[in-house]
Amino acid sequence: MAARSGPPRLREIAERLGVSETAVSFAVNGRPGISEATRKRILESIEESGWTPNYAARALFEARSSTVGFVVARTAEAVGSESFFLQLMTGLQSVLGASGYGLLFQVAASIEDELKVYRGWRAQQRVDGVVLVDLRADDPRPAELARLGLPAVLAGGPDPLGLVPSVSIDDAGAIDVVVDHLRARGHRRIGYVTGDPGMLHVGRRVEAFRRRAGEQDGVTEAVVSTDFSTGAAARATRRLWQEPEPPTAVIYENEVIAVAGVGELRALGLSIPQDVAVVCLEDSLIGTAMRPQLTALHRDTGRFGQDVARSLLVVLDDGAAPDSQERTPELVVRASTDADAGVGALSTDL
Amino acid sequence: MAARSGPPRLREIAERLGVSETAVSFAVNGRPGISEATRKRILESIEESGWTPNYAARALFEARSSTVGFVVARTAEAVGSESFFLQLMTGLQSVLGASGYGLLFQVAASIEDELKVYRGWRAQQRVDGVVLVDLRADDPRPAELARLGLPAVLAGGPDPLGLVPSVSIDDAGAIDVVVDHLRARGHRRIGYVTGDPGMLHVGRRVEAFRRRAGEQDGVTEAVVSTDFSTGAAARATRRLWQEPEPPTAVIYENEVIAVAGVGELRALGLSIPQDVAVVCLEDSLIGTAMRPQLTALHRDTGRFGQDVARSLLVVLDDGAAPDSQERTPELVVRASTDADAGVGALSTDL
DNA sequence: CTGTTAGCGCCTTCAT
DNA sequence: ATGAAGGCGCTAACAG
Repeated sequence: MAARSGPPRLREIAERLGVSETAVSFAVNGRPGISEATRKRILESIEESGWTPNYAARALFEARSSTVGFVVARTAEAVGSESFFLQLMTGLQSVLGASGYGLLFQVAASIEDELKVYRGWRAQQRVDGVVLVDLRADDPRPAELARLGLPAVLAGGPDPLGLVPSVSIDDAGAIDVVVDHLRARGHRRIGYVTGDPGMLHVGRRVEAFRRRAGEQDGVTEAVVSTDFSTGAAARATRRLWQEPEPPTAVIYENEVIAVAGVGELRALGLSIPQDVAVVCLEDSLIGTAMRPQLTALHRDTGRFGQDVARSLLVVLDDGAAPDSQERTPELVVRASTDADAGVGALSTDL
Repeated sequence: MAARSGPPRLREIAERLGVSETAVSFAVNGRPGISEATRKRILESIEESGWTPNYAARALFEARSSTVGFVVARTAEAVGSESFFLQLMTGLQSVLGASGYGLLFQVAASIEDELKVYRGWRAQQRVDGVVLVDLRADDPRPAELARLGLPAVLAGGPDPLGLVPSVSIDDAGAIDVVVDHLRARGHRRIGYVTGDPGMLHVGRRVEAFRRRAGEQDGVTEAVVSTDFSTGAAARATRRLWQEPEPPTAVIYENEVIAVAGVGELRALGLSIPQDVAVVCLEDSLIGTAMRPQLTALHRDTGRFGQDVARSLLVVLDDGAAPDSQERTPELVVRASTDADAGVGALSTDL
């Protein structure tokens, strides 16, 4: 075992160059107090040795961790949108990384555990802020984060209590686009197989769906909730067809339950889109790979993550940030609502 | 602005209790040198105030970050198995977290960038070790990690050069199970639509496939590679049917290209499993939600992550760890290879 | 059994 | 323009 392995210390490069540690520190942090000549000499040496300030030492001195935390409460329903999470994290990290922040990932078994994680991070000063997702009705997290003084941004807002700044999706506008599209295709009876209604964004969508359908002359709606599981999605689909007047179009909350629903529709002997049209509220590779391809709401989740990260950086700098809103997701019309659409789409990957 | 917000300091709780900082430190770290009475008094006070050692200070003193890094080189092909990554990370974190480690997530645009991330982490001492995935032919990462002295474990090995300990999947054994299953079902011409052949695990599987098919009397094989994109998967599928004797069974590397391939098979007017059987080498919710459900190799990716994490903890403690191997993935027979299978499977979520 | 002291690696006043 | 000194919060040698 070597006595001390690892990267060099600032003191070592100072000694090697015969200057003081202060000089090196000044050179690194670009502040006045040393001659241009020595500054250059120092920077060259640092460049060559690949030295970088020790993370812990710097964090200790600056009293900040340059790290953002992200907790996923890994309950059953979260399984539904797995690709969403990874894309979100990718977007987050790309912006955070460019500003020198790392992204600390943590899983929690429940909201209660998630709160414990926040308390622990706060007590240790392990993160400077966190990104919050999947807000539910009466969610305790915003209040706890506010109490802890832990900066946060809600990805997918707004927070009903306004305790946490948010970057939100225009759920209502997106639903309007979907309903209008189906209405224009002649559909009057529309079913909606939702995800967990306890999640606020699901609730907002359901509300918007009911409102828009009500506004549209002669459109009737039927909403069936699921817990995001494929079994529940299949059962919900069957239930819609137990009504005296089944729908002619069905909306599914995400791609996983859409695939399950489509399987069930086929088992019921229905063809898509001739007998029933299908819209998915989440676009995905799977939706474009299957046949028929799914008409879907498309949003750029990576970009969403970037915007959330930018918002969090503002909070970290200024202590607060305005709520913001993403562009309304676009409806990508494919064969599941329009037999003529998406013919050449095979060659286009998502 | 408060002069100093944030959690209390050790010194403060020491003062409040009228004991020395050392006493508090001893109590916290459970070492001898203080009376049971004061120890108890201190621990109670700490419990009540929610104090936890400052992360940066502890990391500085201990000269370790209690953090593990995970880089995903976000190239196009990585898209294929998104659910794999999140499940892997979940497994990793559950074990690492229990040992007080955090998981730092980073995206990189290329292998070169990934190397830069490792160098940066090493120079800053920001992570104690890393988890490596998706090893390719002539991959520079194991050698660089060894050079940096950055502890690592390869998830999905082995490393051909043996520079990095690994937890590996029994790719050959898994392929044997698949080929044997198809052979037993009477298939003599088997096609295999692979992922990126530059990835070592893909190469191992292809090799095993060719070997096993060769061993089986009268079985002919056809391998077509893709870059994991859905367009390439569809084209590869079509190509198999341009041969004079198309296969009667097709194996797909993962669920995304399987879905694309199934769509293409349908477009070719083939029914599954009557005209062609389909096996997917990656089990997923999608494969069980679609119709017919996909016969697939099932492995517990979360558990895989846990095993990788345990292996890394051993490396971190002992400086090295033996290579290990996961249980051979199980073949879950469903309707895509057996019309009678998986009938009641609708009620079972993955 | 307690308290004093020094140091982890870095940054930044303050003298020189 | 440079060097010495002190502190960020914690821990572990030391004396007492």
